[in-house]
Amino acid sequence: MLWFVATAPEMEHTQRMPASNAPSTARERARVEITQEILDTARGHLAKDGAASLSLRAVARDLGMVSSAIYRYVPNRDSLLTMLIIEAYNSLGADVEKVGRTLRRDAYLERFLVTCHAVRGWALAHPQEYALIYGSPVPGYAAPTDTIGPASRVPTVLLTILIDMHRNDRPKKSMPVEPLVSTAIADIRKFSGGLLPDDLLLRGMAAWSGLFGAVSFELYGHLHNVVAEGPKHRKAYFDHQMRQVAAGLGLG
Amino acid sequence: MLWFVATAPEMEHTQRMPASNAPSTARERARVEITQEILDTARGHLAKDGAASLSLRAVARDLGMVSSAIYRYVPNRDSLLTMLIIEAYNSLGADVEKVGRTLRRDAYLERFLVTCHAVRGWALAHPQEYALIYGSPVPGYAAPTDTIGPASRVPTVLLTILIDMHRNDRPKKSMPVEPLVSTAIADIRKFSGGLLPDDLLLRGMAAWSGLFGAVSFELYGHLHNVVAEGPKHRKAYFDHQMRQVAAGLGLG
DNA sequence: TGTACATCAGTGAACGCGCGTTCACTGATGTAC
DNA sequence: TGTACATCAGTGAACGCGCGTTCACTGATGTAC
Repeated sequence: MLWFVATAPEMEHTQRMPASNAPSTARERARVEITQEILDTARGHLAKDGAASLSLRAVARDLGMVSSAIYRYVPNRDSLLTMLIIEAYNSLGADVEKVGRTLRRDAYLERFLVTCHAVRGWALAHPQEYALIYGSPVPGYAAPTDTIGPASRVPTVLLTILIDMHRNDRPKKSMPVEPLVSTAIADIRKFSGGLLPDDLLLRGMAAWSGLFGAVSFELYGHLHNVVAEGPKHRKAYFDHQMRQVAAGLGLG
Repeated sequence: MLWFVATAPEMEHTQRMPASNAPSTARERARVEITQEILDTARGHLAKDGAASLSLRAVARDLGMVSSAIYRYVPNRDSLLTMLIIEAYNSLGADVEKVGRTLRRDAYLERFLVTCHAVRGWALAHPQEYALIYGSPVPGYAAPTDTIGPASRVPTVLLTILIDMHRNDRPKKSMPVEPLVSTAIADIRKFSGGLLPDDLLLRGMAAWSGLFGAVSFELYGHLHNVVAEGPKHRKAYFDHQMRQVAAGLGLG
């Protein structure tokens, strides 16, 4: 999932094509525009009915095209899904990176909380896109490797906070890490540049899955009859939970 | 989600019908058997293709029935899904309750860890059933209230551990709880019998969503290129993470 | 600047598939006298 | 114990729907000379 750690702005251009090969002819301009319209329409359908029932025919219909015309722009249904997945990761990643930039670098707890709330906010605003990337996999669909980069934007932000924190404060408490666990996380240790001790890395990963666990639970209705439904209550609850998670990180 | 806290064995008979109204006539016996065969076949299809593509016709075909015959046993597709959901919650709940019974009541950490591993073990053995109950909701399907009881078996086990623990040990550390958060969790506080202070209750809920977050991440492929793939590594990693979560509960 | 050819967007028909659900029916099983 | 009637499991055809993908085609846009 996480291939490298870069400073957030460096990854920005993942989102849109660089300006170098801008469309010149009318045909090319139209192609870019219509491809975007297809994606926008597909995203709308996704938001209404979920990924499983996203259909090329329906998208074509909405755009006033005959169903086969879609195939001039998209090779097949799976690749449309892939495009939506990449867009979703990038949309979430961009939101998360943006809010982090408004804070002082050493405000670790705030940076963490703001990241959590950005993830939750994006998820509530785009529930089906969230489900597409963090829900149960679409049956019969295999994610290609193109999604890896966009998918690692949020983890990268979380890791960066930890690394910044570790650079300045030594960790207070630490938990022993078994050798088997240590070898299990070799990949992520390497991709985090070896800048974090295993214990802290593992805490970060717990925070990562705790964050998405909390968001998923809320989104998928597991807080029904458990936490009051109102947005204020839900937000306050989430905030408290993330502060707990932060405490587990040694923050706050 | 959680309606009442009961000792685990009391809920056992939720799983199968009591012996009182056993089927007498051959017709009734056949009906029970065939209904079960339908459920078993449907579960098999679910395991292969996921919930979204579960079809009544395919189930009928597998049983050598004509497609319309299914309707003698199941009113429609949604209710078949509901039955599968209830079965899944009960299957998971039974596993989790069983492993907890093998331990001393005051072995809180072990009870918690064994519960976590039972959830993970069940999820790995039944990934599609797990997705059915803890994954993104099936589009167009609305869960009826019959699922509430079975769904609360695992949370009940977790709460029971916390309550047992709290009865004997006073909590060491505690985190302040904002009034808004306190009112947000009124429902769950009531259903836990008011036996736990808010702070501990909230820690329990964090553990609950941390547990399912970790299992979902593993199951849905978010540990790809992050944690080594082998079952040993994955299990050791999970164990470590749950020990961290337990530490957040004041356990261990 | 104008013509000849190549490229490509969009059409419309078709293939082959699967689905949930309804309905009138046959024939076996169960029940009441 | 035997008969008449009611219940109910399973049949087979049908309705109406939607899907992904291919293919030969028309006509507009772009390019090379």
